[in-house]
Amino acid sequence: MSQKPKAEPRGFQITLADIARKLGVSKVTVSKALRGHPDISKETVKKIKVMARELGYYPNFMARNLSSQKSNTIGVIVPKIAHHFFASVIEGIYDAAFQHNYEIILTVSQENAERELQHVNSLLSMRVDGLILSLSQQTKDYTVFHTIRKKGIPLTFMDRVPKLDGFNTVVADDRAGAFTAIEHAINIGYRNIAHLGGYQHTNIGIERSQGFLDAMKHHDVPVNREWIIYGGFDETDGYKGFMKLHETGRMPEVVFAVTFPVALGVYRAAEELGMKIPRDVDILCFGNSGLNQFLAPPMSYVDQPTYELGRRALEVTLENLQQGELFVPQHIKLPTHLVLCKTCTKKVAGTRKARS
Amino acid sequence: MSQKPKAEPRGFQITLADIARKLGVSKVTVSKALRGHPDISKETVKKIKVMARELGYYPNFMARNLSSQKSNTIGVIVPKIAHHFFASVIEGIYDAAFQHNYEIILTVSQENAERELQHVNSLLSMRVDGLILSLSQQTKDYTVFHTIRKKGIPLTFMDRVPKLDGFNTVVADDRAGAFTAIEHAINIGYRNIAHLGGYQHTNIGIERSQGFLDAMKHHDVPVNREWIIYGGFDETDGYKGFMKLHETGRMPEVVFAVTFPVALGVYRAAEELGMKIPRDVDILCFGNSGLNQFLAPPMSYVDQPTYELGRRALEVTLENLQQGELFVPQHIKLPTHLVLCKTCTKKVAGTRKARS
DNA sequence: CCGATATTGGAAAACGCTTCAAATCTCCCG
DNA sequence: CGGGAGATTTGAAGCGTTTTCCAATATCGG
Repeated sequence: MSQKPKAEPRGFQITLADIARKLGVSKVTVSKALRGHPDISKETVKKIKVMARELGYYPNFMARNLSSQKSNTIGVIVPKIAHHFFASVIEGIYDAAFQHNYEIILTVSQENAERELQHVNSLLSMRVDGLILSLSQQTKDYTVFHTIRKKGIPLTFMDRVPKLDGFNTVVADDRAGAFTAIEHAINIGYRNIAHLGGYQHTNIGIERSQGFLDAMKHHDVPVNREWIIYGGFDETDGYKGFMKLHETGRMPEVVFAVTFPVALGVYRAAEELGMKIPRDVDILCFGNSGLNQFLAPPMSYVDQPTYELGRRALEVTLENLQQGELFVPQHIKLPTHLVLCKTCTKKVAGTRKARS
Repeated sequence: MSQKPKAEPRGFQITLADIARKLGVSKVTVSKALRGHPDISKETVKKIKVMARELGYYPNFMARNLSSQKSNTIGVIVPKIAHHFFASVIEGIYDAAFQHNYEIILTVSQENAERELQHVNSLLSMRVDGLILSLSQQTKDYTVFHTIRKKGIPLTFMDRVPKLDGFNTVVADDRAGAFTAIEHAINIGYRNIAHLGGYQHTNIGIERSQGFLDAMKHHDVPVNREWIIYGGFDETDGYKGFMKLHETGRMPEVVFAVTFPVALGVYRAAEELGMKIPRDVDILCFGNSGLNQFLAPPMSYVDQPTYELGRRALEVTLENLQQGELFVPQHIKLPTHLVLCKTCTKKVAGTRKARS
């Protein structure tokens, strides 16, 4: 065949029709062939696939999803990504999505409720099949979530979950994790235990603090009100919290921090105050970061099943999607475990008794 | 048994037509009103907007983009996100996109060439208007990029760029940054300088090493071949590199690491070997991380304009998009600057002279 | 060889929106 | 009061797929 100087004026994107024309078949045939529909003979399929590759054909996602009324896409909104926890969760989500042949659209709210809402809107516009959401710290307005439920779009909250019915949740067992950590501290002999807790309007703040209290009560260790300081989840919160602790004039033997960054703040404050960890004050925290091993000293922490959280979040979302109306919202709680490094391994701060 | 055949109010998604019907106007009117097209009277616009909100209308992104032949979306592919550098870059991209009223679809290749290609395909299928890409370490096959160029889709490489013509690039001035760092080390008196370099098949590896060599040559400092070790960009590479350095039996006074993680590896190795930084060996690196301040000691480093890299990448992509055919590929190189912390501030390791 | 049953392939109608050209309405001028 | 010039609004034609549903053609048992 000669290369007919075909009329090739317009655009650049190859369509089904282009392939069809070139092969003298219909669009439908091409569409079916490319999707492995059994209607088409092996032979034809092969011809079509070869031609598609040759022309550099990419199916138009928009057209496909518009006509099939589904996007094969899950939308994900997280508050931040420059953080070991979320980075790892996202990896879990991606891997699971890949396995199930789903696309992920990832967005970041930057802990900003407004941006979060905006992303929800975008994702709804894109007609994602489902949504995985980890709330920003700011989020107060839940009305859009009700809209989503009404539309019947599966929504799974992950880690940061609201007190709402009718949605899936996937979280770590914060309360039990905190309990185990504190119990360990008590077992090695500590009695003067402080807690830098997180915001008490979020589930993770509440649950972890509750775990702390549970353990104290269960082992009959008195709780010093001055040693419980609620704040946020960031480094500055840890810094300020520890400074406040210091100002009371009565230092605890060990501090339990609600997050890794908060613990980092403690490290910084302690450094400034000339206190050595764990000699002058010991520490323990919830969560981890890749850089923990470079701290002096590396911290003992409650490890969260981050990757698994991601996986499960995706999977439950997909189940919800498949079962549709019949689906009953699931609440998944994954276990944590305590990892001992160079802090809180034995009682060291006890020599300098807290004057009570 | 009364399994009513259906007659259910099907698919819950509100469409333009729904709004139009309810208000007794045409679809077109609604479409224009919602998009702020000047054709429609203030009064009508208001009525329509109210009704749209009331019904919980979300424009169908697919339909919109299919018919308008553009997506108002930029696709982004990065090798990883659990890293200060990329997290910050992404923030820059997001902010700029928001300003220009563009959507971002973010994907992560996980340093895996196969996944990267797969993401490119997805994004092309989604008909993104443009693409911002930071190559995975593995990527060897550039053919798909030529396809993209042929299709006329703006493609901007960021930080990790290939040696190809016809694409935009946005990078930090790696060579000059490395030069400045080494020059500083020389100025404070160091002569025995080692370099843990990155892969020499990537631009950042090459450029940073070149900057090192430039500075050494410019100041007539002899380069010890044994003290240049090429490897990857990760912590283990730094660890192995430093160990290898140690095995030579002749330690340098200072090490210049190609990335922050590599430097971390050095910290770990030094710790294991019982060497104190900066007393026994000093260090300097390219790049940073939020946790640098918690290292003992915090490291002096070459700071990259991460946020700005993101912004510029997005902006040049958009320019390319607007100018179309007329556009000439741009190569943007942003300056870095040296940030001094607690390493490499004055010559300390010199007491223990390297026997040369 | 007949009708029945597979096999293959195709025509036409969505999908929800934008674009384009054309229709209708208002108002003002001569 | 006819004729326009805006200002508003609309009908029709796609955008590139998928989805029925139907039409050929091939295969086959009797």
